[in-house]
Formats: sequence, C-alpha cells, structure tokens
Amino acid sequence: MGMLQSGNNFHAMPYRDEHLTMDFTQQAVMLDSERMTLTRKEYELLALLVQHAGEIIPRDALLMQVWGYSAAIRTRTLDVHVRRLRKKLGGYADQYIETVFGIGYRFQPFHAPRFCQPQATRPALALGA
Amino acid sequence: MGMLQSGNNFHAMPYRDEHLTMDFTQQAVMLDSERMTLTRKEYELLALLVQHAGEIIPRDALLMQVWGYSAAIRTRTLDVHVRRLRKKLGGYADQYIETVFGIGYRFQPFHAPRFCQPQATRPALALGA
DNA sequence: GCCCCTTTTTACAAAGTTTTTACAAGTTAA
DNA sequence: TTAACTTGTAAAAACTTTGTAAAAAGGGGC
Repeated sequence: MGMLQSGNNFHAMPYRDEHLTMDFTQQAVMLDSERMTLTRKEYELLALLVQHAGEIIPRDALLMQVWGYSAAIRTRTLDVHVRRLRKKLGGYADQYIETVFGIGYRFQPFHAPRFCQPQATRPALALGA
Repeated sequence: MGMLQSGNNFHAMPYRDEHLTMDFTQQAVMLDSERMTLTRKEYELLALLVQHAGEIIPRDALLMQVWGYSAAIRTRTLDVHVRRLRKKLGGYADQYIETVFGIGYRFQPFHAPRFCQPQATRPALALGA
C-alpha cells in the first residue's frame, strides 16, 4: 500500500514547479532560484506535504509521521511549523499550503486548479493500523 | 461514543444523475461539474438522503443517524441543515430535496417522476427498538 | 557554566461550524 | 374560519478548530 516511511525518503522523485524546487536526495529546497533554509522539522513537514501534492493529509497523519505522536495528543506545534513554512514561502504561502478545516493540510502545486473548499476529499494518508 | 455515523459508508455505490454526482468513498460531491463544498454534517445528511433516493426518511431517523439524537428531542437543527443543503443545491434544491409534511424528507433523483402527495409511502428507514 | 539556534508550550485571537432561539409561514383537521 | 401543529428562516449564541506572538524548554558546541 502507499505506506509512507518518515521524512527520509531518498527514493522520491524531485519536485519542481514554476517557483518551487525540492530535491529529496540532497534535501535542498529552492524558491525562485533562492535556496530556502529550513530547519529539520520544517523540512520534514514540507517534504511530506510535497510528496503528497494534491492530497489532503490529516493532522493526525502529519503528527504521526513527522513527530511520532500518536493521535489525541493536544499540541499546537504542527500549526506553528506550518506558520513558519508559510512565512518562508513568502507570497506563495497561501497558494501552496492549504488548510482543510477539520481535517488537515494540503500542498498544491503552483498551477493546480483549486476548489473553493476541498473539505470533502478523502485523505490519502491513512492513520495507524 | 465510538458510534459510527451514517456518513462513513464507504461501500455504497456512487450516485450519479444529470446534475449531481456523489462519490461516497472520496466523500466528494459534484454539482454540474463544480465541486460542492459541504461541511461534515451537511455531507452526512446529504449522503444519507441520497443513499436512500426515492424513499422518505422520517425526521426521527435522520436525527438518529446523523446526530445520534434519540426521538423526542426538540431541535430545529435538521431543518437548518436541510436549508443550507438546499441553498448549496441552488436551483435544483426543490427538485432534489422534498419535504414530506409530518414525516420527514426525501431525496429524488433528477428525473424521478413525482407524485402529488407521497404521504402514503411507507418510510424506508426504521427507527431503532 | 554560557551562547545560539530550534522546538514546544502557553495563552489568546480569529475563523469556521453547529445549535439554539424566536418568530413567520404553511398545513391539517374540526 | 380558528386552533393546533409542522416546517422555514434569519440571526445570535455556543462550540470547535486554526492562527499567532511570545515565553519557555531543549540541545549542541564552546
């Protein structure tokens, strides 16, 4: 199945769109031909989102994959990291990282068609079990 | 608590008619090739109605299945949700969601023949106990 | 120890969703 | 018709989730 190992996925194909480039073997991220400097957690979070571009990833799955937290731990650390990623993505932030209310987040490639509120799409990343 | 709400029926066949499409495995609803954005409760209510298209579903059954309310709870929340669904269904609202006075609601496929007073039809969804 | 950087928590603010309230409008039966 | 009851609707209230700033906690090197 599409079981995802943690952040260190060296086999993933590089990501590239008009503004953002991500090389997972080098852990290098470029935004408009400027290198983006990310901390480890920021990188792991962004990598996970980008590797599932277009898919909603539930909070629980992100907390499990990046932090190893099992569900039902009350923390705002995910939100804070999303915020810092968005800040570093500058003006493209809202274009790239989308909040899906009540479920989680979704990375959208730059030109991806957007629906007003994608709330209903079933998440791609299954939780536990 | 761990009560399974009716919305999570991933085995149901997708629904499709001239204007409305509902994919229950993806929880995706399309109206005239535009994605309909529904909140959780709105989706669960519509899903339940659509999965019983053509059948009258009593208020009590809807309140039980979607809200877990046992009968005889005085609330207008069902009406409010029906209203919001109708609003999002735009011009097709009355075509699709029919009020059966004194009993409940019925979803009708787009071309379904309509009877003047469906009052006599026996409800399809039985209430517990 | 200290310094610097990263990560997590805390404490609210802001935004989104659901339920209730209060009443208007519609339906049925006597 | 009226009375009793059901449904429709708008707006407010209640509740939930997400955003944000700032403080606190953690970790490595010196």
